[in-house]
This record gives sequence, structure tokens and C-alpha cells, in this order.
Amino acid sequence: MSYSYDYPRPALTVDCVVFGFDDGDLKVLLIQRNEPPFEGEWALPGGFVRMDESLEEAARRELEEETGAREMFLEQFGSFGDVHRDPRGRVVTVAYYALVKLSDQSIRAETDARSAEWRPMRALPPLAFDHEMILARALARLKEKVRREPVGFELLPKKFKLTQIQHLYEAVLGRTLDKRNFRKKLLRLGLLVPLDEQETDVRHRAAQLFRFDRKKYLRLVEKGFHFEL
Amino acid sequence: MSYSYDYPRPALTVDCVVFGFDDGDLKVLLIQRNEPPFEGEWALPGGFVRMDESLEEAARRELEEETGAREMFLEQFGSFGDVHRDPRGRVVTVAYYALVKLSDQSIRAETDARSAEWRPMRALPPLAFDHEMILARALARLKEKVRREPVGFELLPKKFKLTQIQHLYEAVLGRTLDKRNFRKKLLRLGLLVPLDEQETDVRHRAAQLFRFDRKKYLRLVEKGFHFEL
DNA sequence: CCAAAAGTGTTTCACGTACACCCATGC
DNA sequence: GCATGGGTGTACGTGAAACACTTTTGG
Repeated sequence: MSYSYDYPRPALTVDCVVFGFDDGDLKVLLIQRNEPPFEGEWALPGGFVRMDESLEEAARRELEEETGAREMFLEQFGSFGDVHRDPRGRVVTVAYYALVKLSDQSIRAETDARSAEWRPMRALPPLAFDHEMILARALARLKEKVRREPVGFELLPKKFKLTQIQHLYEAVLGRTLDKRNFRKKLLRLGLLVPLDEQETDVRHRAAQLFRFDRKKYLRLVEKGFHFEL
Repeated sequence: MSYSYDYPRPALTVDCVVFGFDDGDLKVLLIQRNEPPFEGEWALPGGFVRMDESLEEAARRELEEETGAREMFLEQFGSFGDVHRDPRGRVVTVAYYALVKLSDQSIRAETDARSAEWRPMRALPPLAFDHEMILARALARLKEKVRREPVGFELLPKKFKLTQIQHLYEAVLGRTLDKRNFRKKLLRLGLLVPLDEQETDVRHRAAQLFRFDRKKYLRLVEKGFHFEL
């Protein structure tokens, strides 16, 4: 079976930059290619857009295939269509970035078919196609996003301590932050709820745990509130 | 002649939201469609991506066809691929917004083929396809952009007076601004050069004219400067 | 008692905001 | 001389940034 058109059409794919946060490290999900071109090299997860799914649906389908999860933060950040970006022919890709809670046990990286790994942003392998550029753009977008919307919490467990958020922001923004000022600003927003629970089994003073009050945030947004860190 | 593929492919287009500024009004270039679907209705300029041009090249080609100009500010802001967004079949579009100087005589709106018009954002006709949503997203993007990068000047003549910039910002942001505070903030940036020239033939006090110092801006950006209004 | 991370306040300075009147020009 | 928009300064309050020591816990 084949499909014919009066004019030639580029192939259309979606690619996903999936960010996770763990051990103070910002990580990205990479796939090792098992066929040419770029066989054996690392690439972003992605695939062709089907005729019966929207772009976002295609991205979520790919994400589910690679991580096992479907409900995660997902945002489109750009499309890439240089004529020679894929040696096999004309392929235009729509790129998304996703944020997942690596602490969530339902997230995995391995599939039977191809090997996938969480790689720290600090030490990435070379990537196939124009994926290094796409990844750089995703990170740039995440940097802006994380300061203007409370998406950082998408990367943390539901219960977290303040230093975890700070380390997350430091990893994303690529610079250190002042502990007292950071906590002051964060708590002043009034969006973190202290839980009746503390860190346990640590050999130093136990940290207070918090959760992000999403409902309150959404209510405030209705009234014109704007998150900013 | 026809082109065959093993799997079906969506058609791929680019659409452009072309903003202009004139008489205190933010305007958009619209095309009146002369064939179905949506015959007679207004739509954004756009067209199919050819196999030998990148996405941005496709957008610039369309822009040149519609406005006569090629060198203008242009930025991609999103791709739209809902399955039923075009009644003729599956069409995915990559959307750009462009900023043009309406004061520049080389900009026109009419082509022989189809009628094109500059319409004020304050009073838009209904648009074909999902173009109202695309336009809304373009405006949202412009609102953010104009406050974080000096793109407002792309919409003004090379020589302008301060109230023109203020009116531009008011039109884009959709709210009034305080004259003294606006001028203070703007001039403090040190990016406007007062010219040896004033407004003429006005029946009130003549305004000082300025130009934007792009070279100085680029030098400052190298050093980590960040424009913000 | 030692190591390790948690937690906590004050001062200083810059910037955002609110606000009202005189100036120059053409008719 | 009047109508029209151009141009200017101050006072106040809020928020950003810099900065160091005490607390708790397990080993």
C-alpha cells in the first residue's frame, strides 16, 4: 500500500526532550539508535505523526512508549525544518519538552526494543541529527519557564523539602542561589503547604516537608496573579 | 505527476501573523480567500512548504509575496496540528509572526491575485480555519516579547518620538502607561539616541526625534545585558 | 563531640509607582 | 489666546541582594 499526492510532502515527526531531576542533577531521557543513520548514537525519543492524532497526541504516545507514563507536563517549544537535518530525506519535526517525576516509580527508561537512559545534562554524549540544537533550545525554554511558572514542581516528588527546590532551580538555571533569599521569596508566595511530616533517617537535622498547593495557585491565577521567581 | 509514500503524510504549511503599527493602532495583515473552503472570508497569509526550503524560508517567501518585503523581524511561535483544523484534510501548519514598518513605503498589502488588507486588532473580522486562535497566540507572544526584547522598534519608523513608542506599547499590551515613568525607564536604558531633528508642521510643541541604537544594544547583550520594560 | 545539612533576620539600595503642571507651536 | 500634545521631578514603599550563625540529628 502507498499514498500519493500531487505535490511532494515532507515527513512529519515529533521529538521530545524529557527532563527529570534526581540527586541534584537535571537529566534527559536519551535513546540509543539501533539502525542507520547514526546507528549506535544517542538521540531524542520521537517518531512519526499519524494521520488520526494531533501533534500533542503524537508526543504523548511517544512518551508513553518510552517512559510508561502519559500524564505529565508537556509543552511544544518549536519546530525544526532545515532541508538537510535528516540524511534520509526531508523531515520536519515538532519538538516538545516534558517534565517527569523521576521519584515516581511508574516512570521507567527501558523498553524491550531500544535502550534508553537518563543522562545528566552536565555530561551528555554527542547526539544524532540536529538534536543537540533542539535540546539546547529546550533547556533555554525551560530556564525561562521555570522562573515564570511553577513548573519546577513537576520534576519533584509530591512531598519535598525546600533545599530540593533550590537545587532544582540551581541545576536548571546553572547558577547558585542564596538560601535565605530563595526561601523567603518562595514562602512569601504562599503556595507551599508545610506537611505534618519531616525527613527521616538522615544524620543531620530533619527537614520540613512541603507540598505545592496547585488549587490555590490556579485560584490566584484567575485573579491575575503571576508567579515569578 | 504525483508523489508516493509508504505511509500517509500530513500536508505542511506556514502561516504568518504580520503585525504593523500605524495611527496608534496595532494592525494585522489579512487575506480575503477567493476559493473554498471559507471563500470570501478572511485568513492569515500562508502557504505550503516546498521541499527545497526551510520553514523560515517558506515563511519569508510568503511574506515577500504578500508584502513585497523580505527583510523583516520574523519569529516562529508555534505549530498547529489538530486533526480537523482544515476541512480539506490533514494539514499541519507552522506559525510565524512578523513585524513590519508600515511607515516604510516599500511595504504594501495588495497583490494582483488576492485582496489583502491591514486590519486593526481592535476590530477584526471573523477568521477562517483556526486562525483566530493562532492570531491570539501570536499576540500573546508579542506581548511577552515586546517587554523582554527591543522588538517594538521593528514596528516604528527609524526616527520616532517617545510618545510613538509609548502608544505602541499601550496598543500591544492593551493598557495605558504612565508617561513620565515610561520615558524614564526607556531613556535610562541608554539605547535611544536623540537626533538633531524635531517634529515639524505640528500645531503644538515639536517633539524630539530619536533612533534606536541597535549596535550598542548588541554590544550590551554580549556582556549579559537584558532588555526589560 | 563531630559532621552535615536545616533553619533563620536585618540592612541597604534600587527600582516601580503615583502624581500635576508648564512649554512650544499653529491657527 | 487657545487648543494640542511635549516635556519634566519628587516622595514613598516594596522588593532584591548581601551576608553568618545556631540547631538538630546520627554516627
